Amino acid sequence: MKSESLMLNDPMPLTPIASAPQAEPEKRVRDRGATEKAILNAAKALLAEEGFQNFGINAVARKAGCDKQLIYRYYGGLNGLVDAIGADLGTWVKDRIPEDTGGMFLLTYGDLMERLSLLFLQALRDDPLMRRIVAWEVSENTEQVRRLSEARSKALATWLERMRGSLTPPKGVDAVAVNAILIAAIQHIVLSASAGGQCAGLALKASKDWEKAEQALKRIVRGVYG
Amino acid sequence: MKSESLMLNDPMPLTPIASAPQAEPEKRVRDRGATEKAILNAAKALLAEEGFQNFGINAVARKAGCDKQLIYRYYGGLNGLVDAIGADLGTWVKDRIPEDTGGMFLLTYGDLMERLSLLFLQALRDDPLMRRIVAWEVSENTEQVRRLSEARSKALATWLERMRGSLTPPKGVDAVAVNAILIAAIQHIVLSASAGGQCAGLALKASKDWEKAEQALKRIVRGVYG
DNA sequence: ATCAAATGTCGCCGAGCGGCGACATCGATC
DNA sequence: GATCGATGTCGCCGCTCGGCGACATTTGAT
Repeated sequence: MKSESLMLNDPMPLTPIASAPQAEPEKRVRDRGATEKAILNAAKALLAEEGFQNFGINAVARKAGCDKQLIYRYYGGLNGLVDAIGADLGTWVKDRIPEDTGGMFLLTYGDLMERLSLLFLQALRDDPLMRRIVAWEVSENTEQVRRLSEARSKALATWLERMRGSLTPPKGVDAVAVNAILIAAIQHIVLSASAGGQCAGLALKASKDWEKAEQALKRIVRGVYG
Repeated sequence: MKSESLMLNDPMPLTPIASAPQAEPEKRVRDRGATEKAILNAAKALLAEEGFQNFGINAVARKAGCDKQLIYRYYGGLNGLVDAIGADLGTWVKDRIPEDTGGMFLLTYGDLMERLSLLFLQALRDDPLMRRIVAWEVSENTEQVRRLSEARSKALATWLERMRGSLTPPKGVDAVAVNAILIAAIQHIVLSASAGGQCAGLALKASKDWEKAEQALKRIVRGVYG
């Protein structure tokens, strides 16, 4: 939730943060930085909650409690705002990297991929914004979604890279292709579950359903990577 | 009266080119049956070409070259029309079942699933309408999409059932869960390719890209089913 | 105190949407 | 020919959307 690295300005050095831990929600005095954050947060929350269908200038402004004109002024419209969301996705990597990763004794590439698969599954299940973005990616091909997609793809690649460490896939296996399919499977399973509570006849609601899915996923990973 | 308009256009709509809707020169005189068909075909074509985003009464009426009032009269609105599309999906099964299936010598469940996976992959790649519906399913959870989803799910299940024949999965493997994951992977791969030409860093444009993907998919299926 | 810039607000525009009532036209039947 | 139901057409309604011009208020430097 920390993203001072906006492309626009570094506003006024003194930030009258009011310092109250729980500031009164109503009166937001003229503070561009705060307004920008409010807009960005509103956009992310709106996208996460409602999906891309009803994602627009009016809705974001409503949710942020400000005039839509400010979105044009501060972000240059929806496109800029989407870019800001994309930039924010970089933090996803940091939040999802357990620091003790190195401590684990992942002996084989199979161990690694089994672990990563389950981690990614869980991460997606826990992250509605990311889910909505993935759904958006497979539903449209506009400039907006293309930028978001690129940011997400980069974040994912970085994450994989860092988690991989020095392990290398077994010879004779096209790891890029296989992993792409595994990632696709995980993404679609989670999306299907989120949308309809099932996927191809497999119920995905109760936690025992998910245990089944995880078991199957492990089997698949182990089958291909040993 | 079947499938002459099932697969129009290429599988990769880059930009919703506003090509002239080009009404067919055929002059429809007052013929309710023909009008109903025209509406249904327009709806399917529109959904296949433009996706669910711009799918609405006005757009369908425009494409069908008739007044939207007729959609209300004949189908009871968009919901009824969507139901009609769903009912039409039943034909999907018939079109996708090679009659010589029984003649094939599929020795093992692994043989079967490898074959089915590739067949399903190809079928989805060739069927823009089905792709759009899958994308819709993971993006919304409205009554409309729920009905469509059910029809598609049933069609898919029927297809799998018929193709399976008498083969049974190996013991100790949760075939339902594993197959759900395989189907999820295929669907997501195809959707990603259609939308962005790649998936998780794996390019999916040229046919050699797809050969890679198919190879990896086969490996995965063989890994889990032997 | 003054004033210009930064910040926030209001309301309009043209367009498209779903929905529907009212009307026009045709064709079969009497 | 007159009638009446089936079929097709027209235009309106209320709403939301994205976009933006014009205005109001506050702040900070002079």
